[in-house]
Amino acid sequence: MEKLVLIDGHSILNRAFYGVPDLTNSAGLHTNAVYGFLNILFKLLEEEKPDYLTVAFDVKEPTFRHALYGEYKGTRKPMPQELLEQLPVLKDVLTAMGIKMMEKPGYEADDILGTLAKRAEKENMAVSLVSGDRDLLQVATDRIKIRIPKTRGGKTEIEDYYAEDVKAKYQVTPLQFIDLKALMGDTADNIPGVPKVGEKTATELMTAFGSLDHIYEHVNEVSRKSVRESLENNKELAYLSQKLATINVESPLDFSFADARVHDFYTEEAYVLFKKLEFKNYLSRFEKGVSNDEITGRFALVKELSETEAVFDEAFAVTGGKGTGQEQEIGFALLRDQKKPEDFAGISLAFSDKAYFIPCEGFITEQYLKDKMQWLAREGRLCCGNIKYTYDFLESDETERFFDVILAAYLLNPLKSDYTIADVANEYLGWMIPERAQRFGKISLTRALEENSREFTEYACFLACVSMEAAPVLRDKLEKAGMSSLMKEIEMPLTRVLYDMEREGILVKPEELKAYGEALTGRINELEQKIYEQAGVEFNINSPRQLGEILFERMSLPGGKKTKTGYSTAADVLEKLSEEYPIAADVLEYRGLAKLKSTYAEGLSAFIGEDKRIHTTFNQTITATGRISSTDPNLQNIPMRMELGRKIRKVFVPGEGCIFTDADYSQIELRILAHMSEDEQLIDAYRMHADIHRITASQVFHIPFDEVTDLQRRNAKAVNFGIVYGISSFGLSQGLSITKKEAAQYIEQYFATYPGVKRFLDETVRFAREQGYVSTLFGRRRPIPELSSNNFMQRSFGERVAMNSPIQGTAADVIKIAMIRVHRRLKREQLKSRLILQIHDELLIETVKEEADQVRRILEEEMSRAAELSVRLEIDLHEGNDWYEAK
DNA sequence: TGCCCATCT
DNA sequence: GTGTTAGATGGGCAG
Repeated sequence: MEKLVLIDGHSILNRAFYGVPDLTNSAGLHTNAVYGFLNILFKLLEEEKPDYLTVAFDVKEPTFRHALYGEYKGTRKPMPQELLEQLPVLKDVLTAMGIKMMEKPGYEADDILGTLAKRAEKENMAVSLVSGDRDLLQVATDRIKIRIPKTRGGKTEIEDYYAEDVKAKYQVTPLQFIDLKALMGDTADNIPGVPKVGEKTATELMTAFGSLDHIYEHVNEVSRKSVRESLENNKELAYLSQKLATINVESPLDFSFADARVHDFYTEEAYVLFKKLEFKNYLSRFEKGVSNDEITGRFALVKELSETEAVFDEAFAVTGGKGTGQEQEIGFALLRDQKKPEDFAGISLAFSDKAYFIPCEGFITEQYLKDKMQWLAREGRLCCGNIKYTYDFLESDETERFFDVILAAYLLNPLKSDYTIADVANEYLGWMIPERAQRFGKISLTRALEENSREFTEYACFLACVSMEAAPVLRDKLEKAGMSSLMKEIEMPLTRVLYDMEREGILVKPEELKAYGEALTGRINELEQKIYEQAGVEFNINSPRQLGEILFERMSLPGGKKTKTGYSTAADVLEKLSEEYPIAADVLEYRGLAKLKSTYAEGLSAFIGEDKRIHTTFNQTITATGRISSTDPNLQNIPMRMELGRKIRKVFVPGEGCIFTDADYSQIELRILAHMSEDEQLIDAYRMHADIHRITASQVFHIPFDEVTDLQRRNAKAVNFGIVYGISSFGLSQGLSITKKEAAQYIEQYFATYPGVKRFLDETVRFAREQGYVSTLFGRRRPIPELSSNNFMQRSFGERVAMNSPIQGTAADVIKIAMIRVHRRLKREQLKSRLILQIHDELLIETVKEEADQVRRILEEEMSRAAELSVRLEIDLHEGNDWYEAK
């Protein structure tokens, strides 16, 4: 059966614009939406292999819908300038590729798409209609599939709807979907007064009555009074809305399928245009002869033990034999679910232009595969994605011969929200390969293998093959960006440290955590009653919206609006009201306690393992600046500031015969600022070896050191922090409750005192504007696309980011180095004490009591020597029998 | 899902 | 004159 793919041009461009981070070519042209559009287009071509392809666009002229309703503004939202300018670019690209486009005055893209879909169906074709808009669901049949892509952080997933899927999800047929939309009024939401029943009510009405006509015929039977009245009052509008929502599937179009036939889109003309747009990742598509078929032709499924042995022997031969200088790098992948390790299907290996998938079954047991991999890992060069999750398999504690392609991709672009092998294949090799979920859906790996071993083999081999092929490309790019040693010396060794930390975990006392939670409940209930009393009504205190209405409308407290969705009930607002209105203070206390109970008492309990320990996950590829993050649970935000919250730390305890040793860097970011800016005053201040905030106060406010008041010190401290974050005078004034003018003066005086700091910050922003990125002392880069934005807010944000990232990022580099060194020392000196947590500038060690002196010395030495700066890196050390004591 | 609010460095 | 302090995670609500 022939297949037609139809694309809703505007809506997909729109989706792509919001889904892909800002991109600009050297000519200053925004290109992210076009880039994202092409990403979706290529994916569709690969997946669908259509015979015909057409992209439809809206036109500016009024449509028949405007004739129905004068005020009709179209179903599209207005586009921002950055998007608008990309529309002609997209059309140029499609023209260059020879892709059929359709538009017709008087009709919207939806009408064109609907009409073509129906025509194709009559010609016995299968149709895929791709749009970001759910309006098109009304044309779904068992042969017309509506595809709705979702692009997030460069990754695309597509929801598919045949008629039955529409029914399954919305409980209405595609045609009833029109009436559903009419009831909800969102097709014509610029018409005032359309009956706005919610989706739930609309669905109920539709399932009960079947159509808009039936609803009105039996409107008396609608039980809820408010709904009935709304329907009665807005009958005409509902019908108008229905007409507007109906897609004209019989639009008079001059269209011939022959013009839309799929051909080779990789034309010379398109190549030139792609170069101009700087779509480097797409250029490889124009190199003829590299198709997935050629790659997959070299993939093999290996099931026999003898074959398996041969594959491993050959692998060992090409990668082992230390010192020849000819060792090949072997790509590998564990076909194992990261969250459910029992879902293990086998491993894949790629070397010498070939790739093999070895399923785990029969004689080939998990242990067998482990042994073989460990044999390879002892001498061989291995590369893969997310290597941290393979260390239980490899059991090798050296990382020099290993290479993690996902980690490399993160260093090359730390702004993406997630990284997959498919992304790496796409971005660095120009290969389009489907993600796991696209191939197999949400079933387990072992089940996917059972169901389709051929497809699974291809998937598995691709993982290994992409790693093998991409590793040299990534290495080369890292080298060119000056990040080779960052990768080799810091990030790769750290993977092993993090693995050990996760595996060790931290011991908690479950009963005490439970008791802590229960102790909160009493006070929470008490506050709840008190708040209800004062409000004179019971409501959901956890709902900012309800709370806002109660406080500012019902009780008419002063302080009015702030957020988009209603009144702000944020802590700073409530604090101002606390003095005069006790309810505000009570809400604040309630909120704090509710947080402790839900996130910490209950949240943490859920993560306590059978070993009574919590094993967090440290993520190395999340933050834009190079920090690591902690999830499931987050152990980097355990309360500290407030005494009650801080007590939670008492439930975190060292194991039998151990104590905690906690070491944190003293003002590491300010010290890094001193070093990077080379400001002599600031460097001298640190050489004075005294309270830095007090010195700052003394120098900035021209007061003798001994006469600095606490308030002055506090102000100086706020300025110090502010400088690191790129604060404005407004921000500082808010933080210190002073006027904007005074705050501006502080900042001015600060820069006068430390002119080197000002010079450094200005220079960093200038560099970032020119180069598009900033770097840390160790070469880590952060791109800052916001700096070229036309939007003032975005640009200002970019400037603050430019000032902060080198500092925060360097601090992240330094503690990573310290972690690697501490970890290595503990191992080298054969200590049983273990590094278990990192909290940005702090390391926590579970210390065997007898080793306490040694551990203190190791922390002190390795942390302070982690970087050679022009100021000392000082460490604060604490010991204790729980985390509370050790801070 | 996006928003608001809490927590940390 | 814009809106106004960097980087995170998680719970709970509302549409």
